[in-house]
Amino acid sequence: MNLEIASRQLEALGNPTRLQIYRTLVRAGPAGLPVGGLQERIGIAASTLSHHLKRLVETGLVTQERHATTLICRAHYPAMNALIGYLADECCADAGCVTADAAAGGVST
Amino acid sequence: MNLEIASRQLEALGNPTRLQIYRTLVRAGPAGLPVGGLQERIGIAASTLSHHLKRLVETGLVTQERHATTLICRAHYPAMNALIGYLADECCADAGCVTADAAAGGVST
DNA sequence: TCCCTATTTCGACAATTGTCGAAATTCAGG
DNA sequence: CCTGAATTTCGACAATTGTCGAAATAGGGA
Repeated sequence: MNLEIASRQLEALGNPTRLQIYRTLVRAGPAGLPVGGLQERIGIAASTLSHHLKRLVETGLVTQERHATTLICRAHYPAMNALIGYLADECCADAGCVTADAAAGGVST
Repeated sequence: MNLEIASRQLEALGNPTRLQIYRTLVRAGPAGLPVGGLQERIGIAASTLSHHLKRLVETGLVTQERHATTLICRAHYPAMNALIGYLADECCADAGCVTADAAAGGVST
């Protein structure tokens, strides 16, 4: 993970529509969602969705799997974990930011 | 933390120049860096730096403190922690993404 | 083979972004 | 009050983005 990749992934998530897409995929769980289902839930033009989805796939944050004509999309957790790791590293490498009351896992102790 | 705030912060970090600015501030530690020092290290026009810095301050990722004519900039860790918490939450809320070999703390076990 | 459904590609468009240099502003010191 | 240094604001510019509808493509089933 380097600055260029990280910034590209952050940029991908930094658009409200794309973050919503990603969020929806996470909520959908391991089963994932077809592009059409995603479109129903989010309510944007299919072409727009396809455009955003391509960005998320290119950055590795989302994976796709064909089932006949249907494309199943899934959040790709390892990529997110690597990104979070990079951010945590950038944030905590030199400084002791133990003020983390926001982290889910409770890293302190 | 909601989707709108998160996406704005992610977008702020999603530009290579701004991520580099943030990274430099983190590396500078709690003492922070004046805008001029930042400019020397990064090598962009002062106006461009000011523009990016404003974005980072607006989103709460960076704080500034005046010392006479000098503006000291610092990475604001709580904001980053909240953002990481949001991402981790979005990623892990419903799914068991224990594949985290990238997280700094080692959440598994 | 022909059709139907799911998805992508193709223009097109307004809006935003990233960058710069020049000018304006702010603030302390003499 | 004037000077000098630090930073921001002001245009300006090309480049990218986000969005849409229409047309093209892909892939299976009758």
